[in-house]
Amino acid sequence: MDEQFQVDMDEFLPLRDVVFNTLRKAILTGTLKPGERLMEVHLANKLGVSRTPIREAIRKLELEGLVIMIPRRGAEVAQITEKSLKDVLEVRRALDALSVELACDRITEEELGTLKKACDDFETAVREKDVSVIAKADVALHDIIVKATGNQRLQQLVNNLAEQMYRYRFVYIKDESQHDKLIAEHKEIFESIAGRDKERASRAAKLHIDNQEKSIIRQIHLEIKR
Amino acid sequence: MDEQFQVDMDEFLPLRDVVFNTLRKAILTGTLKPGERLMEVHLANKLGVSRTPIREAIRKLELEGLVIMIPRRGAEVAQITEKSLKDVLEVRRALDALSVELACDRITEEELGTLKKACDDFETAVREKDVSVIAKADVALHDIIVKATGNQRLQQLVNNLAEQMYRYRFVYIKDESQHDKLIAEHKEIFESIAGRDKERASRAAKLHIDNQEKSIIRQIHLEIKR
DNA sequence: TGATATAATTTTGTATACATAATACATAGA
DNA sequence: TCTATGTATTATGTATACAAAATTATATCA
Repeated sequence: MDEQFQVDMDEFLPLRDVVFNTLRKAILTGTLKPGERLMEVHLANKLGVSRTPIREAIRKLELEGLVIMIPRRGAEVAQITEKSLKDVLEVRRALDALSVELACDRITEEELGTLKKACDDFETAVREKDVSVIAKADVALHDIIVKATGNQRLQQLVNNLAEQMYRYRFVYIKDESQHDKLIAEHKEIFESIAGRDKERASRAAKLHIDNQEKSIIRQIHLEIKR
Repeated sequence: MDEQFQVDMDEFLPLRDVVFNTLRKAILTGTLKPGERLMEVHLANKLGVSRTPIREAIRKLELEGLVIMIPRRGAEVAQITEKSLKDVLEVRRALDALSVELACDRITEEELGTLKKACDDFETAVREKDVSVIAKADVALHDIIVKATGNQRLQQLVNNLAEQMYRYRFVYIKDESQHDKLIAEHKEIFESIAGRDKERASRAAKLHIDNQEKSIIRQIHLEIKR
């Protein structure tokens, strides 16, 4: 293959996928707020496309649970309740534990190196206190672990669950009092995987989620009071 | 509300959902075979609707992973490889374990009664050797457990993963030599939940999946040889 | 004034139309 | 015979059209 003629496939991304990604991001980041209606013509005008791609994107959002359909009324952004968040975290806790356990068995030495580097990068990012860099480093680190499981389905599910909480990803990252704890947790996870100690890795991963859950739930309670 | 005007909501089910359910079932049962193309006009004619609902249904199937999209070529039924099945089962094993553990904590006495009955029904079904009745009893039993977790997201994910293997659900049910084992496994799961023994329940649930996996993998190898 | 019926508007659900990319086929040339 | 080019066909991607339901506004009557 001639490198010269390699073209970015994303240029051919159908409109429905562009719309899907756009709406998805808007919902996950909170630009589109829970309860807000997704009206087709309105969105179509706003995004400069026809209703067709909008509708197809909504179908995917529907299946993903990010919007709920009301018959003959259309789609609206799904509410995030404390319960639904806890449900997500409960599942994620189990799947993150599974991920690190599988990673203990299957991670290659090379991947371990990458993981170590990601761990260090995270620490550096935290020390420099740039929230968005920290967030990225955090995602990268966890990505390496699920990829190391070699289980694509698991990868897809974990990523999806993580994204469900995208709105709250800054909550525990912003809290500087927790920074040392975060670094320590990541180190513990890395070391247990490096030592191929499933039991310890599982414990560490669960603890990591538990602590995130605490931050997020605390934040939600604050939001409710406000 | 006047009972007289209660109408089965399914009568108002949009065509896209009818099509979605139809295609979904066709894929999961194997009527639509892996690799088969889903051509819009063809399906539209066959189902007596326009392309629009077909396309919207395909979008959902796409997100569910039952079909894969090839740019400017359309959808085709996703291939099921041994690897992808193992991946699904690996995740399901963890989530089934989570389910029974949560059920240990949260199941009500009433639900326990229902679960006991489902267990007995399953045994009766097995003794009568009607495969489709057995399959239904099996689904019912597992449904009760995930419902008892009170975690809707978990419920949705487990159901989805279970359906991914719908094509193979008869494999381990048909094998009469395994019938006693199946009954025993269900009993073990029930008793450990009734005794609220998480550790034991988790072990039983995992074993249950492991045995199913063995049957299915064996079957796949037979299919390959044929 | 207030309640109710009716008309107008908006919005979804579905069908169709049109443009373009992909594919298949056929034909011409080496 | 094989390749290449051009054309016809098919299928997707997107836009638009139309019908029915839901909502809102308006008007009528007690």
